[in-house]
Amino acid sequence: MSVTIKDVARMANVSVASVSRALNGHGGVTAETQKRIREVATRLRYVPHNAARSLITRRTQTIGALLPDLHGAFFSELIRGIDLAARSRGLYLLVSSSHGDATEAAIALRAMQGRVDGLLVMSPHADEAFLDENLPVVLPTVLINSHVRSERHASLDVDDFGGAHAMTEHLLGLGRKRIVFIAGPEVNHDVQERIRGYRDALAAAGLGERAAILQGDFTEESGYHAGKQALAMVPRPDAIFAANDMMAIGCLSALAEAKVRTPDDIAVAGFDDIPMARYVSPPLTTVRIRIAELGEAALQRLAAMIEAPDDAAPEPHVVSTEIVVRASCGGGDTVRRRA
Amino acid sequence: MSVTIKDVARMANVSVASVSRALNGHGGVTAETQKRIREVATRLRYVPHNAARSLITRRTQTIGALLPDLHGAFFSELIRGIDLAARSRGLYLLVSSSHGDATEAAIALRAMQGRVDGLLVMSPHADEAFLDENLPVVLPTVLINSHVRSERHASLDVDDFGGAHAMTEHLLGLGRKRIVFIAGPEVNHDVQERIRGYRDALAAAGLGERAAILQGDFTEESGYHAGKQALAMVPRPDAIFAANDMMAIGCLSALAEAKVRTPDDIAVAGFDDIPMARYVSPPLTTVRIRIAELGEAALQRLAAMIEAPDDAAPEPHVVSTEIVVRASCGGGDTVRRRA
DNA sequence: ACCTCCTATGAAAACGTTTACGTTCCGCGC
DNA sequence: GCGCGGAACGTAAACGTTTTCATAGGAGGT
Repeated sequence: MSVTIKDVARMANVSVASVSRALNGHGGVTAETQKRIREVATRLRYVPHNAARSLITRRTQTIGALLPDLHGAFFSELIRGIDLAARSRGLYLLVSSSHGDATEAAIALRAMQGRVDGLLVMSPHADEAFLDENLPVVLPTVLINSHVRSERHASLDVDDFGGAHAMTEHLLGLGRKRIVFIAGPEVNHDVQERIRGYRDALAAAGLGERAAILQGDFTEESGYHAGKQALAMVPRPDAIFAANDMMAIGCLSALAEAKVRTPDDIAVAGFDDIPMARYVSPPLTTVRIRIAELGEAALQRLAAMIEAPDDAAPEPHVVSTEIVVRASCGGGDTVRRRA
Repeated sequence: MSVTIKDVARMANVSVASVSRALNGHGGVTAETQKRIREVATRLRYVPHNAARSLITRRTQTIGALLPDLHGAFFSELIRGIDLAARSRGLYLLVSSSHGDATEAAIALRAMQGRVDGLLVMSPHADEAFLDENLPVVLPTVLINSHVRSERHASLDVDDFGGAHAMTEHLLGLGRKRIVFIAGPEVNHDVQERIRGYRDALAAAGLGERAAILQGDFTEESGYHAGKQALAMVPRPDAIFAANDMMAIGCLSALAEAKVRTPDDIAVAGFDDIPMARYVSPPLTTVRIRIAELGEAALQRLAAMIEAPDDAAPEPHVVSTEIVVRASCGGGDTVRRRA
């Protein structure tokens, strides 16, 4: 059995109340006894029991992160950003991921109850109804990339539309006229926004009727297949814009296999700027999302909500993207920042 | 204020004890009242308060992971493996990372107290003295890659020696005679083991005096510089074996820049098999660590310790590695499994 | 009809804290 | 000398559970 506050109190000849006060620096205790208590505490290696503490304090110094998955560079970066910001505030991170369906996600949500001071939620199941059903009213929550607009929760979204729009414009600016888009899973809201950005930019250039969308599912393989399909199109496109980097990379393989030159014959662009994007050949032009920043911003917002729960929720924050120009579309290595 | 077990008890006209029994399925409660209690509970959206529960139960259903950092593919995969195994056991994951020094790590360790049922520790500061000082005696703990042999903790290590040994043998088998090794940070125990494997294999081939080690620090940049140094050596090496993939990749750039052909002039091999390794050109021959498996195994071991705390600690588990042959050393794409 | 035993239930203790409220003691002003 | 206020400290309640123990009541055997 581990040593409790009572043991410390006994050894220091004081009451538990004084121990608590001394150790938490709440005052009302002589400098001398405080010193004595401190010494006894360290000698006994006393560590307060957090469950007991948070039972009465109603604070856990922990925030929960509900994620759909931990696969790939995206989540790795996201967690890193969250963890960084959490750590600087002395908060701990309870992660829960890979819930296939809404029921599992609901269970995970319940399990967080009483264990966290706030919640970061990024889940495909996290629509408004789900949250209403499963979230205690009082728990501060920040929605990441859910594209749910709710009075009750703060939210943080990536500027998918702006990023795709800018990339399409970039390709048009390079003189590409026949730009094919490789989409991701249909249910994915990010994908919808990226498609919208792509369409919108084409329309703005008076090329709205040229929009052509191939289906993909975010895997390298689907990108490869979409690449093959693009090659079979007549007239053949002069640029391919994939909804994420992995598909763009698959696409590059398809082109290389067909001896089509990139970017001379067909330019290729991706979305995400995963670490690998720099290293494929040719290096991939892509839309960078500052993922770690996204995580940091989300945690910062959450921390603010926890500090001052009654503040009006500020308007949804949108995380900007930027275009990273590499060889796969022609042009040198540069980064253009978007507001 | 959220709804407690008392509210449920009142609404169902039973005592809190019965509610507890009914909801936890402990029996001793009529099927009929159990049903009534269940209904009231869901109607009120009752969720047990975990802090209170674990205060009395002394179980938190949570395991803590103490990691040095969250950067890069390695930790991403490790967490994924841990999370996967944890989830299948209904355990949650409290992560704590990026502690620069031992003091920070100690603070993190204390903060876990009373919040976790067991600990997964992978930290450069986690030597025996540190653990003795900061770890409560009773907390089940699994050390990952710490290369600390202790009676008190289980440990799990990657077979760095075997991997490096096998890769060196592989290169020798391809007829390479002058193999240079690029090392990582000196303090890193994995690096020491990899060096040992390299030296040992050379010695076994009667080429012990040919061992040549260049300094690196695991970054791509350091690999690039080491590559330059290798090119300047006379006689020029015919193979470079880097202690991790990122350095190998940096090395590839240096060779490409110098118009040296890979693998014809100089073969290059890495360690880790990060996802990127497949995509660089030429694709990198490397030693694969099944990182996710490492995480899973660690969690499994920990779970076993939590279930049966008094079992004798089984002997340290070593996670095997395998050689992944890609173009950077010549030869086709194959994977050779090592025991 | 009575004793026994078992089952459903409730009362209350316990877990380890924090904190509101008392109590004691001392110094000080009248 | 006496009351008063404040500082230091102790007592005990409270947080929301689980679990032990007691109790009541009913079934079943004699």
